[in-house]
Amino acid sequence: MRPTTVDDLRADAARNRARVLEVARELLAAGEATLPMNTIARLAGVGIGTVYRHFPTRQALLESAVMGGFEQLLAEAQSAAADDDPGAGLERLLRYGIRLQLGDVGLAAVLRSPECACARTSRLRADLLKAVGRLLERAREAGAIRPEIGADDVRRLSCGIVQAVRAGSSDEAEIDRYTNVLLCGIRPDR
Amino acid sequence: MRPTTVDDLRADAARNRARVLEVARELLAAGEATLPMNTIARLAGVGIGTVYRHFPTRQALLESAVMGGFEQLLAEAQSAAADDDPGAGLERLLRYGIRLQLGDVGLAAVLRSPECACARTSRLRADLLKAVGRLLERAREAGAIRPEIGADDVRRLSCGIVQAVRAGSSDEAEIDRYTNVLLCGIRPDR
Amino acid sequence: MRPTTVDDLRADAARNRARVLEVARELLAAGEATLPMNTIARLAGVGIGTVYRHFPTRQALLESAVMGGFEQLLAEAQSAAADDDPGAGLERLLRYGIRLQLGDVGLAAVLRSPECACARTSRLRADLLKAVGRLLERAREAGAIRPEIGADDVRRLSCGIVQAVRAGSSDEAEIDRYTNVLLCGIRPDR
Amino acid sequence: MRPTTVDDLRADAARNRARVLEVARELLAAGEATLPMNTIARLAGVGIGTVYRHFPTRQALLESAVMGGFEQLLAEAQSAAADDDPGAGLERLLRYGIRLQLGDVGLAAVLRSPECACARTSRLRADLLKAVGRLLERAREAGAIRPEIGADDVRRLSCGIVQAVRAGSSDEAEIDRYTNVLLCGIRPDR
DNA sequence: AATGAATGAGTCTTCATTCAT
DNA sequence: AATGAATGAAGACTCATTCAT
Repeated sequence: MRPTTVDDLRADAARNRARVLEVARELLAAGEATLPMNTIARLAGVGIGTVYRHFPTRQALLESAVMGGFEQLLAEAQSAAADDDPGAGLERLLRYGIRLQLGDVGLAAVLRSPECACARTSRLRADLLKAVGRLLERAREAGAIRPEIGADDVRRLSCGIVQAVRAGSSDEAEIDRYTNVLLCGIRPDR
Repeated sequence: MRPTTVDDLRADAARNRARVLEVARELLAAGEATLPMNTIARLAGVGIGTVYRHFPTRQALLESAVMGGFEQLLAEAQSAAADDDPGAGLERLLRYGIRLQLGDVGLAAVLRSPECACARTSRLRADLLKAVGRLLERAREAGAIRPEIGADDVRRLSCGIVQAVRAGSSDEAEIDRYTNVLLCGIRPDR
Repeated sequence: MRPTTVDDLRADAARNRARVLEVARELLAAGEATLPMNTIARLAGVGIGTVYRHFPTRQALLESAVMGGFEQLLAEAQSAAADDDPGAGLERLLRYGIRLQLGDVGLAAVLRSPECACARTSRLRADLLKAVGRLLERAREAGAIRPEIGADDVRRLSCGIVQAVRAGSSDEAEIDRYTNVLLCGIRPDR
Repeated sequence: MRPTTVDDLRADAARNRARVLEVARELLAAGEATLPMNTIARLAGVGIGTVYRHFPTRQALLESAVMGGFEQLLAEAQSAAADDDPGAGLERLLRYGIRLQLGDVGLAAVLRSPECACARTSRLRADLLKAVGRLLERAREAGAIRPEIGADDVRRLSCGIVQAVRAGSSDEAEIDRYTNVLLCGIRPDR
């Protein structure tokens, strides 16, 4: 039997998998968050069984569809954690993460959700929280953040801000305004 | 033809309407936010047609079910708007509103939603925003809030905070912690 | 709300219910034991939802479809229990019950199954076992049956005989031959 | 082209075949009687195509999986046919065969089924019936069995008894009790 | 006014089987 | 020989909504 890593699929299987993911991303981009499996199969031009073969659950499909965005977010978090100025790094990360979620309802859903279907996502999530944790520790030492705010608080609060933005026009000014509320809100009082 | 105000229903119709609302509130209190019409009819012991007669859409039912909570929130907002200390009033209102939403998924959904099905809810919503607007104006004059934060921002941000709290354990400490972030976040820098 | 007894349905509902049962019985008579709900709906000319409304599970449908046969069997058992000659009554009952099951795969399945979906069937089943129990008690006193054979043994053994008959040509001679094996097998040694 | 007897397979093919059978037996032992081909392939660590290559139908797989048990049963039948006391031999055989089936749902299914997918099973079946036939003939002469009971009747009746036992607790006492009914039932009246 | 029967679209999910690689 | 990707038929079940009674 051949190995079953994503990178190591038969050419046609890889093509189908990619098409399914593509369709899923299109639906997400169009604001459709329910991702009906049969609709996806139809739009991707594959059998429903093929969708299930590649993605045993809808959550697995969703997580796979947003994997790329998640990796970008993680990279940004790791870069922020290494920033000389942790306060600046945190601000940069939050602005980045919030915009990323605003541009990808799927990623927002995965970040919001308490559980992961794929081990890969769990790992990304854990890595993300670890990186944010390191960042916060340094920010705390620098007096750039309230001591009681932890990595998961940052995750949940930024998801909340994303939803607050989405509830309105979502224009640039609003994004900045709401992100500022979060940034000021987690800064220590002076 | 008889008039069709809520207060002016045939006795049995009023009873049915009340039972439907009661059941809807029970489901909401149990965390069931989908409110299937069939289920509601069955639990209320009325025909599904009766549910539709009183509440032409699920949204209308939802809004009617949370009307009471909405009125309490409005009262609190009006009281806050009349507070001698607008900053204190604002804080009181936010703490109140966030806890109210945390205890009532239905009210949270209605506050979050951009549209109202019932004229009554629209009016409540408008009144709420007006009261918060007055409160903010006074708070602004007192330097207790950033000038760029408007009444609808307060609504959306507090809904976001509610969702952030819900994404975790939702214990008292967390509620306070997240509410503080919002309060500090909308206060002017010093 | 109207009561929901079977006898007290709206005329059209009763008609649909009857059609569904009719179709189910036809399928069973044709040897189809799986009773696909959608097939039944199609054949009965009703919507799938109508089938589910009347019969929430396939087992409920099955039990309802064979209710009549079950009642006949119970009547026969009660009559046998009242027979002057319990040995003759038992023989009559077994010959009757085995032929009844042979003519109705549905009834055979319900008798074989350890659980009932409908309260009605549970009651019939309990009544049947009670009647057979009385019959056996009298047969035991008359020395017409081994003392260690109970009512549920009779049920299970006759189901087994039915399956043995079905595994072959199922002609009259075989039915008698196999039934005789059961009858002789539960009679005391002499 | 290489010959295609079971004994004459390329080493890896033989290994695969054995693993598939092993998995099938495990499933049967766990009470799973449906043997989904996909599941078997997965558990055996082979491709689904490989399963089909070795076993073109599920029935063929099933028969192959229980072949060993079938051979044991045949040996017992042949030994019984050679017993000095045909009555004792028959009783021994029935007690053995019923317990064998109770411990192997697969074998029970194959014995019950009217048709064989594999020539090998057909032969075993024919041999079994021949041996039982010889046994019955001698038993008949010894007056140990009713004359109208044939070899296939014994097969079908014992399958029926197995199902009757399975419908209940299946404890030792019940096995004996039900087997006794069969034994007494096929003995001539005295 | 109320009832609730009926409808059927929509979704999920499993699995036998084929066939290109 | 083996693989396993793909297919799609089949069936289960839910629920919003309409409308005859």
